[in-house]
Amino acid sequence: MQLYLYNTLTRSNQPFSPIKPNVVRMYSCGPTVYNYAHIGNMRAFLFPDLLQRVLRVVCGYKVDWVMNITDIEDKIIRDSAIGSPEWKPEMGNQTDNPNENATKLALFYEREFLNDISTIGIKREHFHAIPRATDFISEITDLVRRIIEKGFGYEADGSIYFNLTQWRKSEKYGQLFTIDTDNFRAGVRIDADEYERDQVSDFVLWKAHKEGEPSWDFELNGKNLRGRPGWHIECSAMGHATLGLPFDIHTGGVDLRFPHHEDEIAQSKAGYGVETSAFWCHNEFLEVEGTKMSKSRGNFFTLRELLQRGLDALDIRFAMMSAQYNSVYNFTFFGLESTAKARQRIQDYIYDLQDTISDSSSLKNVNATELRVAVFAELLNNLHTPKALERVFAFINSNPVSGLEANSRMELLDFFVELNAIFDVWEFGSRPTKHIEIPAEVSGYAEKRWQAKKDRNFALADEMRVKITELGFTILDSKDSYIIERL
RNA sequence: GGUCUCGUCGCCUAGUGGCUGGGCAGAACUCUGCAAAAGUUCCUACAGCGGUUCGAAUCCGCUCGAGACCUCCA
Repeated sequence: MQLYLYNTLTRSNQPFSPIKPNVVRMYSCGPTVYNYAHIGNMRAFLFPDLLQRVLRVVCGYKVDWVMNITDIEDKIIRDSAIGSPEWKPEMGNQTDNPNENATKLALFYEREFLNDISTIGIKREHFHAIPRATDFISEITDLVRRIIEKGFGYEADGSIYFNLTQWRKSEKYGQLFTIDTDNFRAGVRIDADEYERDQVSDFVLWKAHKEGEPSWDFELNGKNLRGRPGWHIECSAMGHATLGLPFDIHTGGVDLRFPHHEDEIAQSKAGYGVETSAFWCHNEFLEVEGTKMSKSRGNFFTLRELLQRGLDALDIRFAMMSAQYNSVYNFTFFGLESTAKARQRIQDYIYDLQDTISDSSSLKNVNATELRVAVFAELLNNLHTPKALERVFAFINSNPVSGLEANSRMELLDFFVELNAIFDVWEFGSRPTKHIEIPAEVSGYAEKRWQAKKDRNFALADEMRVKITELGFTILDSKDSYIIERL
């Protein structure tokens, strides 16, 4: 089945097919591990997760998915420096080796990050590789050397810069983003980097070593330019090393279009002589309660904070699918509640498909294939999850389980299993029974009520219900038994 | 300052110029002592103001509002 994807490179929906037959090579810009991941990050990784699942489940491709870990970067250096208030005892002891300190801090947050994404259903086994930048220093320096050899890199003050002016003489710069160089906001960029460089728009490939900061050797023309990689270069090197260029799909947040991805394209082409990726796909940001998520507004949430508030990780996963990946998603607590209920409704439908013994005399035959085709068609249309879910709900609404013939129920169940290979938020098997601690007082009232009910003493039964409610529990009756639930 | 995007029922999310989605919330009913669950039914919105058109949520203009990128950022 043909997948259409919005390609930022061409600014259009394009039919997707992999360069190598049947294998999709996909690279996702991963996190900089200097802090706990927030829900915006979650969306940025749920998007490629959804994409790789659709590629595998619906299109039938094998997917080699790579997501890098940026473990060397300004904020990591800052927070791992001696005396930093951000250092946690769990990271271990700081030493006088800045490389080691940076690694310890990065490794700590990397573990937390991998835990977090696994909590929201992004599975380790779906990755081809999760490379760390610092494990690819030799590939990075090799690329920098190549760029210099080709005449697109120059040294200034021990740092290496990319010569954009030279590059633009023969190549396009600004494929993902319309860059209005004449109107770069004046004044701001000058302060952004303290190093000397020829042009304001030139970007750094290799940063010269500063005292107390992590650094690696870099032999160039008999000199050792000790330093560390620039931000953009690592993705170029790791994409090349783990997938080979050009690969099929490159993902990232919209903010990365420029300069990060634009620079990545330029570096890879300059150094390796080939394009980076056939498709560039970008997820939109999310807002919280209608405004930008930021710490100062107090609407900045990490995944662990939301879980501490008692939210279910799978509800968060499902909620993110209620908006298309490339539109702004408004994260609200009320919205999360409503999507949680929506998820539960499909879950109940699935349980009913398994459990219900249809007793209606006029049982209906439904075409599960038709539903499958309709739902998958929406997913193939640039991962249109809201539309796909709409199809599911419309079907559920017009086909209550109790009216379905047994064979149809089986077919539907098969479809939901398949659908769940993509959404991964539902359970199969029999309805779980929740075991909760019931205070003796409550179960006592409950027994008393049940007896009263059998005696048709409804006044007493109601009295007991009130007492139970006051203690924070409720009674759900069925034909010949009852269950107690927490309110 | 420059370049863009968006503003849809109480809330969230789709929307191809005409036939007016889906979820949540809400309402009524059926069914059960009560309660819940389940089922049936209802709930016509497109920021504002102009314009184009036989007809606009959808096209154009302006205003207001939210946001993005240009600067670390998913």
